[in-house]
Amino acid sequence: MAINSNVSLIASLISEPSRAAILSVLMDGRMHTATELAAKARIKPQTASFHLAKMIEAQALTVQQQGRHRYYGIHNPEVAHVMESLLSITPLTPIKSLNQATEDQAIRRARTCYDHLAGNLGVRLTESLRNQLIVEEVGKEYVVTQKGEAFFANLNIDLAQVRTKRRAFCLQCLDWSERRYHLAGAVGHALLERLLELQWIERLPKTRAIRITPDGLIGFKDTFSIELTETTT
Amino acid sequence: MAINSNVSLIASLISEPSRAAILSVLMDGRMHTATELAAKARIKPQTASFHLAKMIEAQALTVQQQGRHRYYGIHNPEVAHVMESLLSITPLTPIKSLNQATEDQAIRRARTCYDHLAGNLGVRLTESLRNQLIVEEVGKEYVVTQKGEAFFANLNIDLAQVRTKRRAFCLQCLDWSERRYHLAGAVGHALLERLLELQWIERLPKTRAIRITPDGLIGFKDTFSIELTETTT
DNA sequence: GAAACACTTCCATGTTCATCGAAATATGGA
DNA sequence: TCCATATTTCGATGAACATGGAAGTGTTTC
Repeated sequence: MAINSNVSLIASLISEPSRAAILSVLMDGRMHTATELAAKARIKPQTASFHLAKMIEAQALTVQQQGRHRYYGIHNPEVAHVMESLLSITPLTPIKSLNQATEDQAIRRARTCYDHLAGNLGVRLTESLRNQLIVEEVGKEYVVTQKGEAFFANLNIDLAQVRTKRRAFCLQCLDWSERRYHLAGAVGHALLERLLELQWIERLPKTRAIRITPDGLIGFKDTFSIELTETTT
Repeated sequence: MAINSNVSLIASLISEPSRAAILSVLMDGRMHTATELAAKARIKPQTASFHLAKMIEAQALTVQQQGRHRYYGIHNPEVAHVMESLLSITPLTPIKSLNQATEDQAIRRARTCYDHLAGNLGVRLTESLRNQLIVEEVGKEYVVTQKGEAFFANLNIDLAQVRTKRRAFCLQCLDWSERRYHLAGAVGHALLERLLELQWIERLPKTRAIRITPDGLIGFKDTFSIELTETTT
């Protein structure tokens, strides 16, 4: 069956640890240069170039050239979705170094899962939304309640506009680090963007971990009834 | 990052054409013997044994022994979901033989997508449900309308019971052969089971293609307003 | 225009892995 | 008990692929 050989071709893109590392970095939803990706994947630039070309050819990534720099990004949400699917069934392994433990901890605490919030923060936000009856769980989806419509309006998130997007509206996404669900889909994306606007969270330069700001600590406590502690970094 | 090496490990299970072929066969939702899977994947039994052992160890498959036969099946819906994700972004390739063309055609016409109906039949059923306002499209999900509640009740599908299942309720699944959406999730599963009960469709012995029965032709016309033609097989 | 930087291409090397023939083991039927 | 079938194990083989050193190309800075 011709279909199988193509499925294996796509899967083979991710099966190589170096390419998986590159894709993982790009799951922060941003564009990165070839040199950055080489460093993050701990391979030489020529090896990175080889892998990047392969993923460009397979249309898993896109590239934009600006002067001497080539910026690489994930081609479309479908590719990110495949990565998320794989991450959701991937077993965890023990940590091997202190530095790695620190980064892993930051990643577990709060991170982007391509275009929505994940990690302990993502999971606790989702639980708060459920506990306050802002969303209700139906199977593996969430339905926004009447109270939720008001809640998001107060947060300045226009749900009517969110509903027009051609994507899952309000899903559960299995958080591989917490082994519980966080909120994904169009609502998850809108929430992430709004929290960045409010500057309750901020992106960090070299990682897809997310930092919670002092304003965020207050905002999450007041709005979501979540007590968080700031990291000592 | 330790996570990446595990993502690549999982992806490597599917990256091998033989294992992809085995998984594809098992996407019919049934259990198959090692000898059957070897034949379908066009490899020797010892090669199949090697691959099956690998996928058992990785908990992608399960095995049940009955006498001299070993029956293999997909371990859980999460694994099937990963396969579906990969299939949804896999480009199609040209057909290489007439026999393959015939089977491909049957697969395109109607098949199981692990636990729901896919192919041209799946897509047309979904379109009919939308056109008759039985379901409404919200992003990449479907919401069952008031009229839909009655429709499914008439078809003897208990939606209240379906809603209790711990899975996506009513999703779009991108049909790789039609390049349009068919209905998946718990409702998709319930619909497949009901159509089998009604004997409007039936499973075929050696393929995940689905056959439409003469009763089915009448039922789909009366209930879904779909004109289908029976294949000459 | 030269130097530095970002990135790619070429080539050799080493590693990994899928494959099957042959043989062995386990189970069922006559 | 013997034979057939299903499946697994062992070992050898060949192919595929990731890697980095060296060199080359394109762009930016001085």
